[in-house]
Parts: sequence; C-alpha cells; structure tokens
Amino acid sequence: MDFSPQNPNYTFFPDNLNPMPDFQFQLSDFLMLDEDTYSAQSRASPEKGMAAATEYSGATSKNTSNMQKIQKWSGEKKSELGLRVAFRMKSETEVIDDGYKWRKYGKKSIKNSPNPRNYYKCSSGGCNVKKRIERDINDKSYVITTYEGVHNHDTPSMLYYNQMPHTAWTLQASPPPT
DNA sequence: CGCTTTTGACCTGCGC
DNA sequence: GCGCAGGTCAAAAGCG
Repeated sequence: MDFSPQNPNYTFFPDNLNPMPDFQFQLSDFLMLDEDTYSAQSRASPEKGMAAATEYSGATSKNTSNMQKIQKWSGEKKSELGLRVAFRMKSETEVIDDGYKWRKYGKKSIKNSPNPRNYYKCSSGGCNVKKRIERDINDKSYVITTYEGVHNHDTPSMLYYNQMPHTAWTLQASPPPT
C-alpha cells in the first residue's frame, strides 16, 4: 500500500472496502506529531514531516529544542500510554469510525477556537487509549484527530485495520511494557 | 437494564 | 501564590 504523504490522493479505505460510501475519508495532507514543532515542517515538506515522525517515535533527535518539546509533550506518559499521533483530515462529520469502539468522556471549549474539543477513551476493557477530536480553526471542513497510546487488543474489524495507516504507526510505536 | 452521552465540577500544570 | 487553560471525573439523563 502506498501510505505516504507524497501521495495526495491517498484514500484511507480502498473503494471496494470503504465501509461508508458517503464518507470519503482522506488523509488530507500530513501527519503531524506536535502542533507547533512538526505540523509546519509537514506542511512545508512531507518528507521532513515523516522524518519528524521517525524521530518522535525513536527519540533520536539531536535537536535539543525539539527534544525538549517532545519530552514536554509526551513526557512520562510516553511509556505509560505510548505513541501520540495526530491527523488532520477532511471530513463532514467529527465521528470517525476507525474500527475501534470509543466512549466519550469529556468536552471542552478551547481558547482561541470557536470549536469544542471532544475527548474519547477506547471502551475496550483494559485498553486506555485516548483520542481527541476537534475541528480545524481555519477550515471547518477539516477535523483534527489525535490518538494517544497503542491499543493492546485487535481492532474489532481487522479487515479494515489491515488497510489502515495504523499499521504504519504501530510499527513505530514502543511496545507496551511487559 | 446496561451502556453511552452530557455537562458542570474538580484537578493539575504552567506562566506570571 | 494566584489565575488561567486544558484534561478528567462522575452523576444524571438518554437510548436501544
């Protein structure tokens, strides 16, 4: 599968597997790992964005400033919850069916944004992966989804899971502590 | 009846 | 120490 930011027409689900024909789930333009550290890089250069992703997961950055930001952002929670990944994607609805079952546990209005941010936890027992969803401040047709942690169980719908970029980021994620 | 959503309160970290 | 902003909790309501 061609999962790369260089492919602007990358579609989350192949046409014949798209579970929601009305819902064209497209990875819009980048994978961002940190709002102020990496999204700008990703916008400017997808390659740098992916390099940043690698740096983030591997913690191999030699840039002190970035490392501090990484530590500030992920901090101790990295070992606790694992990788944090954010996507910005074009979507009519904020409810993204990514194959997992999510339970909403909070909603918060964010300063400098007219759009509330919604907080979800994976409702599977023992799995405390979180995600937060908010609309793009500048373009309301886009939704920003942030995943935090790595699921300790299979997707309820493995058929779709195998087609999803999850495989790309779980490969980079630190394995859960044994 | 059990699970999910809603929503205000509470907690925590950070900057001043 | 105080205030603000973001994140989480938990009781009540809603829903299938």
